[in-house]
Amino acid sequence: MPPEPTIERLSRYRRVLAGLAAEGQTHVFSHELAELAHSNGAQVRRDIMLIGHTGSPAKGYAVGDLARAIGKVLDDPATARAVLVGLGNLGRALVDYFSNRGSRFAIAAILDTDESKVGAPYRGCPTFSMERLEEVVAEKKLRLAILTVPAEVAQEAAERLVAAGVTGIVNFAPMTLRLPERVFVEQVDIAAAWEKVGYFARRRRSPRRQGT
Amino acid sequence: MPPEPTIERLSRYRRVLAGLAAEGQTHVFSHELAELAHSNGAQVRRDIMLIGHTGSPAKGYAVGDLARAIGKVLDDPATARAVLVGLGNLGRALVDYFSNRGSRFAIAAILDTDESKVGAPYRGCPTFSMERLEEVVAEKKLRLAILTVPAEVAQEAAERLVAAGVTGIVNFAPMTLRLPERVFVEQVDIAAAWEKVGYFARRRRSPRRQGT
DNA sequence: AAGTGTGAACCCCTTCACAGCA
DNA sequence: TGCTGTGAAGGGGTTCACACTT
Repeated sequence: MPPEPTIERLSRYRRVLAGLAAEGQTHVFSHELAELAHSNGAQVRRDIMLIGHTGSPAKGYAVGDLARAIGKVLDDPATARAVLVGLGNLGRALVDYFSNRGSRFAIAAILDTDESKVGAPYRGCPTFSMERLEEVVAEKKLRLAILTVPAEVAQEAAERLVAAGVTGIVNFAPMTLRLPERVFVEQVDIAAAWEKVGYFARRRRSPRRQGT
Repeated sequence: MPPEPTIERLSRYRRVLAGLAAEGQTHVFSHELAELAHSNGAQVRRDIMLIGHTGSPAKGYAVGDLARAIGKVLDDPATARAVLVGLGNLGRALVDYFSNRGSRFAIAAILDTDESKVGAPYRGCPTFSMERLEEVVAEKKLRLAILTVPAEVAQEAAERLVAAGVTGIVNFAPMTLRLPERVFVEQVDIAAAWEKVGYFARRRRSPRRQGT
């Protein structure tokens, strides 16, 4: 299984490839892709090797083929849909973000404690009371959750999600979740991102990978 | 200079420490802090050692002292203020996020191309036309920017920010920025986060650091 | 007895460098 | 000639393990 950094880069590569395809470009060399995705040639070749895809010395990598090969690794029907928990400002922004792009991503359900927010769909996504969390997650067979609730209630919400069958969480709450090892949590910590950028912007530190 | 992962963890530690302080706890042992911040004892001790702080075998680390020591490393007046570029849904959510908490973070200016959005302050933050980017950044001496514009215009906006004096960017646009090496860019890639969680949630992979 | 501080070992990701190939 | 595929080397962050301290 490819390491975590490789998975992140593959995601970036695919986005770049989509752009190239839109411009009608059919092939790329590793150093070109590297340039566009802020990586380097050796890394690109190694990543592509890890997913069992190959190119040719003459033409490089076929844009469409490579994108499909990445899709085979990253995409899966089970994780294309997620439940969004917490329809505050950030929650709404995320629903919009993923609705706007006829994309691979779908918010299959939205949960919120505020009864006045639920009932009518938001941006086409069905909304439900937080009380129905277990029921909704189970019936829709959801495995991924996006947490945009206040920090105080994040842990409880996460536990209920996991109990209901969720195995992956993207957590926007500024709170470290304590969950079983088998659950994969990606913490999107906006305040930490700010502090980190502030720190490294002060002292110019070179080795940078513009990562997530 | 501490490595990047350490800076991220210090940010998490401080948040945990704030919680402990609020509960009136005065000391923590490394393994306790590790538990709460999803790390491990050796890592915590190493991180704390790297910033030149020490504890005692008898009582562990003094909560307040450690928080202040972390603050000395992370905090700096120059990076406590940032300009937010792009007042869409996500931009608004971030302004709210940072305004709500009488926090260390301040949005000193908001820029947008939509003239109807600018002029009147939003959540107390002054708003300006995108045309005045250079002027605003220079006059307010801003060094950090938060980019929440569409991908198509992210590169241009970033270049103008850098030319105006910005040295650190938190980029929410799904787009790899190509900027001079001295500029520190933190990519917050929401789609990539989803794909990554989807991937690792499928196969239960163990070694996880719940990082950013 | 239990925890800190830290040299040293370890591990994993990255980068090098070059054989093989078009 | 120039690029891919990849073994091998390298580098940097993490973890071990233990002397030292209370």
